[in-house]
Amino acid sequence: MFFLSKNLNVYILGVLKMEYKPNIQDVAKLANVSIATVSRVINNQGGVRKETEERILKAINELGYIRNAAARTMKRKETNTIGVIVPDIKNPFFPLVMAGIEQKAREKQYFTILSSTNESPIVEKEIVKNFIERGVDGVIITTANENGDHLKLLQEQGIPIVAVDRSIKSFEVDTVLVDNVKGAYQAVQHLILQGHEKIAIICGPQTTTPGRDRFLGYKKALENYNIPLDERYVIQGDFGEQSGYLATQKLFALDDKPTAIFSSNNLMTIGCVKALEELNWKLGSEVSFIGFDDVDIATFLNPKLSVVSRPMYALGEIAFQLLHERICFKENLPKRKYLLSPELKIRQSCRLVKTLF
Amino acid sequence: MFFLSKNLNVYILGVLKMEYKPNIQDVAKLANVSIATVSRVINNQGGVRKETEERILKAINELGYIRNAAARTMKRKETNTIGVIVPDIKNPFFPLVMAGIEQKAREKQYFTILSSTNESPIVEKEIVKNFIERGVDGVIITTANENGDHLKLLQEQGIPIVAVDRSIKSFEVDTVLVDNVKGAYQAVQHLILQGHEKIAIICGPQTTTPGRDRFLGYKKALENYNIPLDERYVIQGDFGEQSGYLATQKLFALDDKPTAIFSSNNLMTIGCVKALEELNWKLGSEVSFIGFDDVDIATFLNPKLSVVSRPMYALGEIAFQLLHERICFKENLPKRKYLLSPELKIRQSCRLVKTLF
DNA sequence: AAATTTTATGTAAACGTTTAGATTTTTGTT
DNA sequence: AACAAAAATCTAAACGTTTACATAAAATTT
Repeated sequence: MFFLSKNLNVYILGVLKMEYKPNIQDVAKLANVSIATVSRVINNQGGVRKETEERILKAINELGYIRNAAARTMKRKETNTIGVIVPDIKNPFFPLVMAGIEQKAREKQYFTILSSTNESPIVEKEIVKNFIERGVDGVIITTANENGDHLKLLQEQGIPIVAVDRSIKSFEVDTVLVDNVKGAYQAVQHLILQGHEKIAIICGPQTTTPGRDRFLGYKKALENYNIPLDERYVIQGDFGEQSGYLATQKLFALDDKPTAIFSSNNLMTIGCVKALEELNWKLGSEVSFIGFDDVDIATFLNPKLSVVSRPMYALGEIAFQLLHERICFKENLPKRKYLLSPELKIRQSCRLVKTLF
Repeated sequence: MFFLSKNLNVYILGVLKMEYKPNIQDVAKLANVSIATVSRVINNQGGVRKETEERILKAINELGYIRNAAARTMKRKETNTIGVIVPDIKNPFFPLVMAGIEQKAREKQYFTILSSTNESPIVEKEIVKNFIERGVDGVIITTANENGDHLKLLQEQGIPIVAVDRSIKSFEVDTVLVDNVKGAYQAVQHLILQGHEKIAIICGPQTTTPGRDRFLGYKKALENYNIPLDERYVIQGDFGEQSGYLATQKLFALDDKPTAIFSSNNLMTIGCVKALEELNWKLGSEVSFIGFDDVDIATFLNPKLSVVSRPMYALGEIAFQLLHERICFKENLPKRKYLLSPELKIRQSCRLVKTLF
């Protein structure tokens, strides 16, 4: 006769080489202590005699015990996990932000769940709900819908939020943005100072902060230098490569072509440059160019692209910093808005306009 | 006198606007049923009268109840989450693979945790342990250490693994790779057929499958066409941009310069091209080039870069597919090895070698 | 209308931790 | 050696689900 008692599980399975997940009980039994003491050792809470600790550690090793996060979370009500929501993981901007977040998170022993919404507010809502179910301690988000009503759920649950790159309208959150207005202003100003007056902009969606603000910076620069805004030179894009491509074609088709183009983001810049090449619209000489976001291709083109460059890594680092403080201090902290300055990188794609002199 | 009984929590907090997380109990009480029935509704298990269900749904809405994944996991022993481990999120290869994984995962209602190891096996081990603690249902990994001993933990716990892009030595796992040997072979063959004989390779780390296999393909092609391998033309790199840059400088310093270069990955290609430009070593005319991985800059250079292109998205999709099957059927499935064919994209960076005729 | 089957709901025991508070052991003091 | 104080350890009760199994209610058959 052969009884398989629970206590024997470990040994029997050990022999049979099947998988069995040992728990804190098994460890306690093997080390001849109570589970409370094991728990203390696992969590480094001290107050355990050295030799007892060693015995426990040995048992843990012997059994290959790994603690169960779900059970722990249940008691502790914290997961040491943060959720990150981005609209498009394929946009090279986000992996860099992510790298900054992860780096800082790891330092503080936090883990990171990443999900991408494909710019869909519906997907975003699902993700948010799932993050709540899982009990993330906080969320860093570049939202697909700045209105932000769908994020109120998080707020109701008391889960801290940090908005990155796009702000959130319907309630106050810690935010870390790039000064889009300033960046765009500087870029367009640069073109103006080179003598350009027919300056086109390929806009991002006007439903997003970056899209709007970059357009704003463009308008401000024109205004400041008394150049009237010409509607024909304002083309709407959607931050995707294709839209940059099409926008450029439209501009080229104009009778009175612009002498300079400002593109509002990285992917549209790529589309734009592709179009320029195909149209044989000579970059630098026939048309000057400056883009928001430093892109890989920028320094490989001839002439090299002048760009407004954003501090992606820093953006991520700061975002985590803010989130972590918020997790620790909850509401006893005013809401903070960071505005990082972008950097104008002047290369060779903006030439002096040929004048009549 | 004022007693704050647990049952009152919801109502009182409702008035005071503090956060309180309602649980299944609260829902049950409000809907006047037992928690078992609520559970049944939450999980769509059927066997609940319609009007009861409606009452429960209403209660759920009213309270803003969201179920607790930790508690659920504890009973169910599954998380519907998979972990993805990549060596370097900043390498544009991985976000694309990730996009493929995520897409398929979402379809099957799985969520994805992403972590990046920075090519550190130590970090990787930590991540693995953390994933186990959290009870991921499976892991997709491009490991920083192909030896794979540190992954045995996963195996011991019965957690399915799929290796992507780099295989794992110490035990059998489902694997989805790109045919690196073939890709490299085709690339080098292309150079040879253009008349090149002095063909250099910028190698990846020989500790990784892709590094080794691409070197192998290179050697095989030379051998097949009876071109002796010249050690001076074999430069070791580490898959990073800087190493591509340095390698190119070394090649240029040679008395007997190669007439063609094969670069083993995307980032080294970028470094290489940068160096070529600085050294004024004319791409196409003075030195032909072909690289593993299609890079953004490829089509913007003049001449455009010929490359071996990998199906990143498909890689991710298949990886999830394999993992999902494994999660469902565990060991009742043979281990599978996928080998996707890369595609040779011939553009303009490989010119016919000038002959004496 | 009673008996039987089917359907709906409820009860209670896990799951694997953490953590007050109780208890035991050790150490130090007299 | 007896006692008090300090340190180490233990007991037991959560945490919020899921799920066998028990029970009650409704539908069906006789």
